[in-house]
Amino acid sequence: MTLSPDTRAKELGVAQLPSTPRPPATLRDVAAAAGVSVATASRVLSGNPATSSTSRQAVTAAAAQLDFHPNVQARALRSSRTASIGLLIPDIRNPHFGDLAHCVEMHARERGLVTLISASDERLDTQETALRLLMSHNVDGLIVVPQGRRDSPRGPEALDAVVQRGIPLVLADRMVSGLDVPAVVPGTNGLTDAVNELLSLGHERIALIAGPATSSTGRERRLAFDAALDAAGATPDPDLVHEGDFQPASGREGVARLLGLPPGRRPSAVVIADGPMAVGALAALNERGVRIPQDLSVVAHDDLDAFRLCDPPVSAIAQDIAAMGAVALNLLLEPPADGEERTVRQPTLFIQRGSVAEAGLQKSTTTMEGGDDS
Amino acid sequence: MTLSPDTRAKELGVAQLPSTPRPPATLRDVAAAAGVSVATASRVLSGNPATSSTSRQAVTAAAAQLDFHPNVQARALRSSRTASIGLLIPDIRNPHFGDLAHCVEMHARERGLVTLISASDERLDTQETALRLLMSHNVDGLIVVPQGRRDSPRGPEALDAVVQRGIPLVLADRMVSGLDVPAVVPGTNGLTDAVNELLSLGHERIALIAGPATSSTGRERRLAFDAALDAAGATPDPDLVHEGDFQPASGREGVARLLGLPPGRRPSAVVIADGPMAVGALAALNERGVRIPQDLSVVAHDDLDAFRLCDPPVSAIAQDIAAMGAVALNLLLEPPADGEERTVRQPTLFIQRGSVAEAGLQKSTTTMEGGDDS
DNA sequence: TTGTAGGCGTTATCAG
DNA sequence: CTGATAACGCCTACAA
Repeated sequence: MTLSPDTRAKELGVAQLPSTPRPPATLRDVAAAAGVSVATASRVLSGNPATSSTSRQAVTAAAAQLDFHPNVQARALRSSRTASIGLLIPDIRNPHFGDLAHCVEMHARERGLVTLISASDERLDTQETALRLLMSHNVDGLIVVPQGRRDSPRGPEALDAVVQRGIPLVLADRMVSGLDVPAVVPGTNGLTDAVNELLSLGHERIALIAGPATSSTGRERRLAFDAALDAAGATPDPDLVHEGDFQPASGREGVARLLGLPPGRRPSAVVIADGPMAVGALAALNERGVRIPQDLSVVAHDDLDAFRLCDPPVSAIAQDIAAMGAVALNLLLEPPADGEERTVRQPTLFIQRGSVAEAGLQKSTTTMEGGDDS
Repeated sequence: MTLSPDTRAKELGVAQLPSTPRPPATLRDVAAAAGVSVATASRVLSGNPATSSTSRQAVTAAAAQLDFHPNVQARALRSSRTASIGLLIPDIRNPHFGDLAHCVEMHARERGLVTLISASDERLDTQETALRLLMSHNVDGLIVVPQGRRDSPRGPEALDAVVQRGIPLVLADRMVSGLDVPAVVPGTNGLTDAVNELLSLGHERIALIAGPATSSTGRERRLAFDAALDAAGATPDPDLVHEGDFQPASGREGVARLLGLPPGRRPSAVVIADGPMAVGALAALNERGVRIPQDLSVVAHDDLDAFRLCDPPVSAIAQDIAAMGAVALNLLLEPPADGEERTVRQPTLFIQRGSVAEAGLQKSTTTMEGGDDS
C-alpha cells in the first residue's frame, strides 16, 4: 500500500485526488504522441503552412489530448516576444485610471496579451523603478501615463531608456515635452466650453484648482482656462488659481485658500482640473456648509459617478476614457507611419448640471463665510 | 540612399541616433568583460558564497559597467520561477478592488515581483479565460477574488485547475465553498453593529440591498443581517431584501423596488452591501428627492470617498482593504502550515455619520412618495 | 574556488 | 513537406 496516489488511483479506478501536480505536457510529448518530430509539431501548432493535413490532424489531436500549452518562457527566450504589455499609471485608485487600466487590459486580453499594470503614485522615483521592473520583464510594448519633464534636472530617464531599447512606447493622458512618441491625450475643448458658459452666466471671478505644472494636462488646462478668460476680455486674478497635485488633499487646500480670500475677492465659480481634487474640494465645501450653486458654482474635470450623489449633481467635463485606452493600444500595436500625426487628441465634453447657476445668485447672498450658516 | 538608418549611421561615422536598440548585455558579456567564466559570473551575481573576492569585484564591476540585467525568461525557463504573481479581481473600476490591486501590486513590486492584473467583470466565463491566460504565463502564485460556486453546474473549473497544477492560490474578499485554500475575507461585525444601531434608534423596517447569493460576501452579509434582526426579535420581511449583483444598476433597482412598496410597508432605513450598489442607490434616491436621513436612513458597506460629498455624509462599514491586500500577499508567500487556520477574517468598522437618524423622524413626515416634495 | 557542459522548451535553419 | 540540430540566456552538477 505504498503506491503513489497516481498509481493507486489508476489501479482502483478512483477519481484523481485534487492535488496531482503532473508536469505539463511539452512539445516533445505532443510530437511523440503524434508520431512526428518536434519540428513538425511546432510548425503545425504555430500555423506554418508547410504541413501536411495528415500531420496537422495528428498533432492537433495529440495536443488537445495532452492539454498542451506552449511554455511562454521558452517561446519568449527563443523569439524574444513575451506576449505581454506594460501599463504604468499614476494611481489605480483614481477611477479615471482604473477605467483606463480596465479597458487596456480587456482589449489586450482579447488579443492574447497579458497586461502588467504598475502604479507610479504620481512620483518620479516610483515611475523609474516601476519602469525598470517592467522592462526587465521584456514587455513587448508599454503604455505610460508619464511623470516629469525631460528638461528638469532629474527627468524621466527610464522613459528614455525604454525608447533607446527600441521598446514600443505610447503615452496616454499626458505628454512629455521633447519625447517624440505616439500619444493620446484629452483635448481642452470641454474646459473652454465650461469657462465660456460660466462667463455667459455672468461670472466674473472664476477660480481654477489646477493640476501641477509638471504635467502636460496641468499646463494645458491652465492655458485653456487663461485663454478662455482672455478671449472674453476678463482680467485673470492669480489669486484665483490654486496649483494642486491631482490628489484629493490639494483640492481641499484649494478650497481653503479660495475661501480665505477677502470677501470681495472670492470667486463665484470654480473649475477643478481633475476628479480626485474635485472630490477633496467638494468634501471640504460640504463640510464648510458652502451651498452649490447658490454660494459657488462648480465644474469638475472628469465625470465621476460620485458627482451624481450631490444635490444638485455636479457639472463635469467628461472624457471617453475607454476610447482613450483603445486608441492607446492601437497606437501601440499599429504605430503610425513616419508622416502621420503621432499625437491623438480626444475631445472632451462639458456636461452642464445643476451645480452651475447665474452669477447673480451669489451676489444676492451673504455667503462664502466659510462654515457659519447663521 | 536606401540604406537602413543603422548602416548609414555606421558608414558615415555619425553619432548614433537615439533609437539604437543595442542588444542587452548577457551573462557571457559580463563574464568576458570580467575575465572569468559564465559559471563564476553567475555565482557572483546570484550570491553564491563559493566565490573569491577577486572575481566578485571584477564581476560586479563588469555587470554595473554593462548595465547587465538577467534575462527573466531564460531564468524562468531554467528555474521554473517567473518572479510574477497574478491578481484576478472582479472590477478594477470599483475603488474597493482598485485599492486592493494597488496594495498588492505595490508590495509585490517591493519584493521584486511583477503583478499581472486581470478583471473578471463579475462573470464566470471571463474569470475562466483570464485565469487560463494567467496560468499560461506561469505566474508563481495567484490571488483571486473569485466568482461562482463549486457546487453549481458550471463552476469555477479553472480555479480547480490552478490548485491541481500546484500553483499557490489565495482567495481574497470572497471564498468558494469546498475549495480549501488560504483566504482573507472581511468579517461581518461591522454590519451587525450597523443593524444593531439602527434597531436601537427605533427602526423597525430595515431594508437590505444585498449582494448576489453566488458570492460568499453576498451570502454572509445577508446572514449577518438576518441574524441581527433575529437576535432583536424583529420580524424580517422578505420584501425588504433586494438581491443585487454588486453593480450600481442593481442599487438603483433596489431603491425603485423599495420605494414601490405600499406606504405602510416601506423601510425607514436601508443597508447596502457594497460600494457600487450604494453609489447607484444614492444617485437614485437623490434623483427622486428622497431626503437622507429625514426620509430614509442609509448605511453603506465600504467607505467610499464619495460618501463625504453627501450632506450629511453617508454612514459606512469600512474595511481596511490595504491590510487585506498585505495579508493576501503574505498568505501567498508564506502559506500557513497544515495545522494553522487558513482563513483570515478582517474586522470591519461601522462608522456612524449623519445619514442615520432616529426612526421617529421618518414617521413624522409624509415622505417616501418617491419624488414629489410637496 | 573555478571552469566545462548539459539542458530547460521552443523556434528557425538547414538539408533531405 | 519533414526531421535533425543549433541556438536563445541562464543555472548547476560535476569535475578539476
